[in-house]
Amino acid sequence: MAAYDFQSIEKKWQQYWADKSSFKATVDNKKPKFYALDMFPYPSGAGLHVGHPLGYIASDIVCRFKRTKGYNVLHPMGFDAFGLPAEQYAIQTGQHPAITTQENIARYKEQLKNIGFSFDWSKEVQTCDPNYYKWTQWIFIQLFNSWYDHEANKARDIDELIAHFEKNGNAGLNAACDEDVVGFDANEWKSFSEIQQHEMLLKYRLTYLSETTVNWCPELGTVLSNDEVKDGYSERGGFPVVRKQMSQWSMRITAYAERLLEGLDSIDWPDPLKEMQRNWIGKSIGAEMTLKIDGYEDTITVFTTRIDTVYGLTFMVLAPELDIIQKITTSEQKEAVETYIEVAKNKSERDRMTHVKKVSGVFTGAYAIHPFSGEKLPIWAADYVLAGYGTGAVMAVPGGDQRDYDFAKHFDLPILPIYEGMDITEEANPTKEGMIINPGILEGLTYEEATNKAISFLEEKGIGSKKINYRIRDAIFARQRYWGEPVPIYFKEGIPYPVADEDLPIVLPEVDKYLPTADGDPPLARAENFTYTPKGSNESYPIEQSTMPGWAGSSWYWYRYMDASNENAFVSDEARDYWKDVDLYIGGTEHATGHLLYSRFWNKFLCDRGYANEEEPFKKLVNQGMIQGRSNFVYRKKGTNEFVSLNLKDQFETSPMHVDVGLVDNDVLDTDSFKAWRPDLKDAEFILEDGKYICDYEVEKMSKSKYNVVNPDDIIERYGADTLRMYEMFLGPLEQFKPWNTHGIDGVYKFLRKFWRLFHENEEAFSVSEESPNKDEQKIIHRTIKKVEEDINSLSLNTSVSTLMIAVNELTALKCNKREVLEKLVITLSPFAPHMAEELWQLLGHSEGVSKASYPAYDESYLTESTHEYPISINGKVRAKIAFAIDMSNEDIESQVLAHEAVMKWTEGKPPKKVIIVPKRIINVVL
RNA sequence: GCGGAUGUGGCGAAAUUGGUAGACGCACUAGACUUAGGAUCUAGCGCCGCGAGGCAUGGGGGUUCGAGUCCCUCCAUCCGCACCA
Repeated sequence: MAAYDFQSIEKKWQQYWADKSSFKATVDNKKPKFYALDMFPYPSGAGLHVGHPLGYIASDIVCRFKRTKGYNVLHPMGFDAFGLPAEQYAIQTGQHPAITTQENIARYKEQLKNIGFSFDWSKEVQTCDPNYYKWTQWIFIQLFNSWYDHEANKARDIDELIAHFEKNGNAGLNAACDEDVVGFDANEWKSFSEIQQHEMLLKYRLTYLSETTVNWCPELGTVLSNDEVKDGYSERGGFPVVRKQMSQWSMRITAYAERLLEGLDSIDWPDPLKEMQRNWIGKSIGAEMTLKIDGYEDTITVFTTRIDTVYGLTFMVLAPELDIIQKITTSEQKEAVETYIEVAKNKSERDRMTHVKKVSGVFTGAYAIHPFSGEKLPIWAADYVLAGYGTGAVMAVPGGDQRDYDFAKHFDLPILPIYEGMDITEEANPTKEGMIINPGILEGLTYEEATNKAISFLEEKGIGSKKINYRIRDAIFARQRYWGEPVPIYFKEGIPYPVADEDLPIVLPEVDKYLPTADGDPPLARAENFTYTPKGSNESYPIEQSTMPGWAGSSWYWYRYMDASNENAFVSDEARDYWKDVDLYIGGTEHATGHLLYSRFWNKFLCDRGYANEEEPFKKLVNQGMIQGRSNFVYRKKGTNEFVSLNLKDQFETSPMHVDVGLVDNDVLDTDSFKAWRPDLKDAEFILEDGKYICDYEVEKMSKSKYNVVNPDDIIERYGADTLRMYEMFLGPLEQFKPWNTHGIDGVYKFLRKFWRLFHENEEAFSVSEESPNKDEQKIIHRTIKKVEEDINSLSLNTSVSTLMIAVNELTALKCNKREVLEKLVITLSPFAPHMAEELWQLLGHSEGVSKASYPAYDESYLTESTHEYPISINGKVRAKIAFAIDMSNEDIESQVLAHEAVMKWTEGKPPKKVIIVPKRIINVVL
């Protein structure tokens, strides 16, 4: 075997792993399980760039390590294959999205395979595969057939709800349901027609149809979820988004708000991510209070977190969308109110946000009665109050709340102080300090006393109570799109019914075009005979025409990997009981309030209904940072074809231009390649410095248009997959964002060749010595084994690469080629550079792959020092180093005596005033 | 505005969690070896200073024998949420 020929080595072992199915994971109750999951990619047309595999490399290292530690490892990969880009490409070209998707998947797989991952490809899933989405549809139906019982704090079968209705109506029920549900008894239930009963049940189902205000994006022709809208524009494409009323499928995720919040305490996730989910769920504890409207039967209910400030309440504000406004507006105010509401309604979300600072509102002419003081409170409508949060109405306390304060100032409404000594001349004061000064039942009380007393008052009067409010809203679960899972629902007399299990999947039908119809129906309306005939019926019924949103397929996929080809269940009980949950999940932070929240929701649901074992699906989660591009620039002299080197650019008038990073090495431009790059540059001239053209650089997102994309295939071709893997880890901490810089890869490449040379004499012949290692060599290898193990466990993979480098440097310096040392070293290397490790392992004479080897144990006795050289500082300053034969980490008397003797020797017998020995290393001597 | 994070050489970064700051790598400098390589090896490489020595972990202050690490404060950058009552 000659020099390190990574190309043939890597091909050979990738083939070997595939032939032997080395990483096929099967249930084995004798072994502990380890399930490592990567966020599966959406296969875009651009292919992978070097940033994509970062997290996969990290999880692969952990998996390969865990195998050597005796774990049965499940490490699967698949594709989140439904999505907008394929559909938009289809709209433009007429090409079926399934075809482009398959092409892209093939390319991704090829690229992934080149990196040498230990994926079990036999468990691959694709969310667009009917055998997969059959189960996405099945789960949808389970949700449809369930309701949430707050009493039992779990989801239950809808039949149990029907049984309850038949016995008691909806009395004595604490269930999650629509707000407009009214009470009925058993007789009333029985008197309902079938349609009425179904309509009522729909208000309780965990997936339900409702009239909702949605984020409608006219450009994309679809509805977007809140997290797909950024500042009033679609996250994808940046098109304007408007509010629109529509009948939509929704998921009752709000039923799980509290459990989603509580669950965060039990999982090992990064704090920022947990915080994001907490904010998204947005729990606030306060009180609900109902106020009478002067002269009307109707009432207004408000939610407040500061019931203690109720005596500072001087007016009421309603969201313009509330229907009650029309009813209570006086005739004098009618015109003003209607104008205001009209304007507010037509304001897009976007406009509403841009004008945040601008105070606007209108008086309705009506008054509410203050429940504590009996005073009359003017009722206003204003768009600073959101219809979607709380009750859409607020009690305005301008003394304590800045928004109310601004509003009161603008419209000249009274502002009252609440606590003693409160300064409200310039702005509101949200203090909770001091005693309440307003006359009434709360006078003289502190914040806590007042809060409790006010709530008891509300409860006594039956006009309010303590209340917990959540910001999270039910998730809209439908898109007016083609390329997604069909919703397994058909309509009979306008009532939705689930498709029978045995008729799943409802396969995505063919259509002539992937656009909405002329009258605005979703693309599926174009399909011919898209109907469903229930068993035993002669009639066909129309199937729901919207498709599921992008997050549907990814909300349960980790279960499918456990048992990917099961045709009878989404996962077998056996596989699920064994693999249970994900031990390590690696992925980006961008899914914080989308995929990661929905997955937890579905998992809790599946758990409630007995289809999952664990309450939380992802025990430990790590966010890998993105690898950014490092773009290069040249400076063109304005109006010419002359380019000025970086440090001379200020002498001319220039404009920067992106240049392909492939034409640049260490910021030096290859001017010949540059001229050949594009036809318009063939006559380019250069103003050089020191005979070179130096480019500027900037760190940006990797993208084609910035010419900064680095393809892993190119790196593998030049340096090999092992080098790529190690370099990506060496780049810095996994969680951090960092720019890709191909230049530094040499260091890792050199390391691997050095590693190879340890096993080869004269760079050529394989040769290891059978001699036993000496103490220094033992020390090196045991220290390395320990450090690498610790680093992998804590995912400090950048330092473990350094550790291996140091070991190789030291062993090279010692010219150590002893088998006992090198065998252990190969195993510690194998998670990082598996191909080379396999090759060397084979050369060492092993017939089984290195993944079957077990990770070496380290021997502490080689690591504890018997002789140390420790600094001694005298009068606070380090004077010299002194060696003595003790371990200063022990605090025993003997050590101290020895240390003292050493000090005496060093201070030439002068007895020091004070000798300080701390339980570590440094001794401070005060003379 | 609220919440979270991060600040260490020319660059990516280490620092056994309070104990010799800058390991390891890149870049750079000088040299060696050569069948001239995208090869290998040796030495140097935070700043000031000829030197002894002094100064250095965003700035300032504090606790401690000792602080990159703990506390207070200010500054900068990034991310998330944003009229949430």
